[in-house]
Amino acid sequence: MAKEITPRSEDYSKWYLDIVRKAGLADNSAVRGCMVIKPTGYAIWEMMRDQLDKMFKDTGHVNAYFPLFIPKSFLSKEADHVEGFAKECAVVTHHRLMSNPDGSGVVVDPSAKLAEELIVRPTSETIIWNTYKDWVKSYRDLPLLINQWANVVRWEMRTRPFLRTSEFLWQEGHTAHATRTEAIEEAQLIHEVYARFAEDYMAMPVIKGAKSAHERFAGAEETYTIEALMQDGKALQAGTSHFLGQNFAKAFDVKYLNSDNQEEYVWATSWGVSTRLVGALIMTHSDDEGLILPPKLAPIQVVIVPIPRPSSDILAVADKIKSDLNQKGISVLIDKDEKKRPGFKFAEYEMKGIPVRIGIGERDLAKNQVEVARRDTRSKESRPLDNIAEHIVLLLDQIQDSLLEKARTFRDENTTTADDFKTFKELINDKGGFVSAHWDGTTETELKIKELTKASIRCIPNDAELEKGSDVLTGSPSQRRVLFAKAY
RNA sequence: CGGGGCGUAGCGCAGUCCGGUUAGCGCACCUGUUUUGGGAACAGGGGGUCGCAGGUUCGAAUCCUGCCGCCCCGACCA
Repeated sequence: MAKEITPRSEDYSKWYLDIVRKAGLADNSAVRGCMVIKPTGYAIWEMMRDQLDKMFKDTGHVNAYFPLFIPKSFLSKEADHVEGFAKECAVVTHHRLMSNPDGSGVVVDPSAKLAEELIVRPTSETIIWNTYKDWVKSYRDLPLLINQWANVVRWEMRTRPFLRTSEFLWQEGHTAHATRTEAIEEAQLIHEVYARFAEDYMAMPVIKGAKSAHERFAGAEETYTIEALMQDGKALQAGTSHFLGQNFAKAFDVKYLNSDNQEEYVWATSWGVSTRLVGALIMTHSDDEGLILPPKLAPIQVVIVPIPRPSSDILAVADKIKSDLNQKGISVLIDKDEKKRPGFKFAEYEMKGIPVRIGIGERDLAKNQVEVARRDTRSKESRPLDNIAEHIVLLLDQIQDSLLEKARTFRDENTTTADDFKTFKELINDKGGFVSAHWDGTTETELKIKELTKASIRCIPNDAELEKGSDVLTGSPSQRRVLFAKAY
């Protein structure tokens, strides 16, 4: 077949790239490390964006937009932050081109050198906190609950479509609060929003937890993360929410007067999810036949395929079904292409992950029925034409639930426990997945384990029970188990 | 940035070792005919600075040098 996908069992990375390309989600671009997000891929991101945007607004946040460029000096104001990002920044040094004196195209005009270089934002804490300095004077100005949808650039060594690209799309929330408690609650609230989005919309179960000091965001006092498990047994950090303490307030001198007329530094959070979620979505559900999308994030939820080809009878029925479904908020595509045969279309829509396919042929119509096929299970059945729209609505819900359930079962089956280092290493290397083990809490041990097994601490789960134990490597006392895994 | 592999049509590849007419094949694309309930068949057709730049040669996809890009594995990272 023309569009054969490399099976997961043969080469997982190649499988992933095949899905991205053959489902028409993204292409490589002329720019190293940057992808072109194609309409189908972008539509998925739009669905995610719209839903998240609604959730942010429902929790009191508003959108704003800050510049793409950050003066170089801003980056150096928060020590940990610059340490974390400096190595991977794109830098603008000039503002003009000129014709090459030798006549071959254009060159940078050396006389157009910027007095201060501009950094293409890798994240916007610094430019935003520099702005908040002017916006916050009084406790009455707080909290500031602002989000921006933007692109950022991180000059990564190795890139993969959606999972890691030099430029990516994301949202970044940056909030300012009067108290430490309020800021921590904000970071936790968003942490919950992310987890709810992952599970309810992406049908992707996640572990909620806190990052170890070593894995924390550069400049944060606490990083809350949602961690998902991909089908190859590697973990993927899907969304982080940071409690930044007063680090940025102090670096950018953002103070407010409290009700007692005392000057205080404000407390901060920042949080983000990116187009990486599209990659997570692919790797959570898809199979060797192509993309599988959860109905709630499928730009097209139902495709109707006339069999063997469109006729006026069939199209009349298809149009009716479409309009019934549209009224119920379901998006529907009727494939009216007369040239391609049904078998081709079936394979094509399976590749593209459309959750439900309705086949309508003369034989079906004679029996007053249609053929309904599920993408996730690849099962199909004949259904009476009466009340078909109601049935599809239920079916889509069922598919959404079943995808989550399947992913959860996989995650649970690939979450194990280790109490000695030999077992730990075997689990990490042979089985993969999350391994729950005791950790003595030191970065030194964390790094040693990573060096020996390539597994990192994905998170200290929120629901980790206090349990006396000893570190899986060093044997030092430990209070609770943490989750280890190899990660993307 | 280190190790490995690879750059020939939109995609996948052969040809490169051993230089020699007009650079091939499959898929995709266009036209037509016959087809059409799980990726149709036939016929005709379009599409290439052989990654880029130098060099060797009567002659370079093929040999030499340099560069660039992509993929995989590491280190770094959302």
